[in-house]
Amino acid sequence: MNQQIRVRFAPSPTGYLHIGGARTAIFNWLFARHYKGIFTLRIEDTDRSRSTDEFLNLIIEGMKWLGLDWDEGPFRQTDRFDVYKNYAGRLIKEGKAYYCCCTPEELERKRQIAVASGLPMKYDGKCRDLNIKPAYMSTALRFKMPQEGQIIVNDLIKGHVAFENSQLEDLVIIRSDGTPTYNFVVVVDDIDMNISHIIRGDDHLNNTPKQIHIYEAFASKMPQFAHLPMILGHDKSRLSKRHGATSVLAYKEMGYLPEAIVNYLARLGWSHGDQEIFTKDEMIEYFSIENIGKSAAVFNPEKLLWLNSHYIINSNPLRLAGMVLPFLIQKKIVSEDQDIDIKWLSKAVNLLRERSKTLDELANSLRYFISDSVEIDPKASQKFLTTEGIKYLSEIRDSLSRLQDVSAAEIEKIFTDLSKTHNIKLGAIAQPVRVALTGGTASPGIYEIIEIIGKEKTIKRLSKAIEQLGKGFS
RNA sequence: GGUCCCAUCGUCUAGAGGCCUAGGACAUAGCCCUCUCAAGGCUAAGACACGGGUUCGAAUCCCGUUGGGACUACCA
Repeated sequence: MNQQIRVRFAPSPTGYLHIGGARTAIFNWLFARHYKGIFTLRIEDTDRSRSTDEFLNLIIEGMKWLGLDWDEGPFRQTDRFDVYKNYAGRLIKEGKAYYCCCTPEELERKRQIAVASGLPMKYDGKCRDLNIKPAYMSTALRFKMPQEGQIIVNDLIKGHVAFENSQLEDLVIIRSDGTPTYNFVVVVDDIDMNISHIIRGDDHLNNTPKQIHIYEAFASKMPQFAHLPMILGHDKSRLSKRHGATSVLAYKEMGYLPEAIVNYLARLGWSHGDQEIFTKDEMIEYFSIENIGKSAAVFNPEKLLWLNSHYIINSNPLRLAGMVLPFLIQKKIVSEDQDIDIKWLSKAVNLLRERSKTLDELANSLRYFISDSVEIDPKASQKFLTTEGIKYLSEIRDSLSRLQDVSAAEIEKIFTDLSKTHNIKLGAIAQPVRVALTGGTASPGIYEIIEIIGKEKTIKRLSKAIEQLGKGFS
């Protein structure tokens, strides 16, 4: 047996968990679960000015909602500064890092000049051999990057990628305020946490040669790298807020199911033949880095919506009823203290399942099942609550009031009998009833609706519709 | 500007030199089913960026062009 698989997801709490981050997390999680390895969560919060606990909590909430459980962590880099100091000390002792006293203004000026003359914008190494001693202020610690030869990144997705060492600059590993920087802490943590595979966005591919040199400076075993292609917006630029919702939790609020998000994101860049729908277990079983594509993918909200409706259709109505409840409360269809029969609710949910693409939609459709009265759409009323329609309405009402067993089957009998006696299509009766009961022209089967709404409420609504015409409202 | 990555229907993708008159899915259109709306079923339209090689044979390999993207911080 080879060494244990250990991967990590390392978000920085400078924002909520977004779609791209979630996909990286999913791939890491899938990889760990597939190989029965360890998935660790690490919080990269070395940028203290931009990191907040609020974002951290939101990220954790998002992970939990998606069902991405981790085995170790969350570790916070701000808790590990002594570790980084230690590692940095080793580098200094071995002459692999040096202090730099260049000012930001000076560096910026040099960058300008480099751009103007078409040279790479890299640090010129001014302080490299000056042997500067650390001062209280304004000395940063830089890593001595090799300046000759090539470095090959052997990436599990991108293949062999070569970089010229001369393109790499002596990056700052400890800021002048004493805090360590990303490219350094990443390596230290991955060494310290014994990470075997680094699966991350390919926006980090250019950082990888620098990081490899740091690994080498510590004579550490090299992890395997796998750089995932980016997720793009519809205009093919990197997915961002201007393309719409990018926060995972925003999708929760819009009424998406976590399994739809996970399925969609997993399929974005990864595939298993022609299969589109995967259970979690299937994904874990089939997942393989080999089947991850190399090219960036455009995020397609429509396909996500389709997957969501698929999962809603195939969800247990009782579970859906529980999930839709917060939406009903938020819409004030149900009051917070209202005692609602979840079993009864699930019957209505059952009818609405295949007509709702989101829980939000589902909640809206539930309104006419739950509310006492229904608001009738004027257009629908005009079309179906005609003199003729009203006539059928009252006949249905009469038959219904005589009915003992208010079941869909019995109700159907009433409707079909009536259509036969008048020699008219079922729709001529069903549509007016539908309008009277639901307020609109589109709904689940009318017999089932009546069964769920119940005899009393149905008759009340039919009567109200009949009265409205009598008052000249049409 | 420099470095690096990428390139099959509108979108996600299958495709590891002959199985490809390029398959599936979303979206779109039509039909069927039908009490409406959905769901479901069937059908249609729709792609190998371009140019050179290599090969008996290329979507698949190589080179170039073009186009997109990422990185280029004392951010991560």
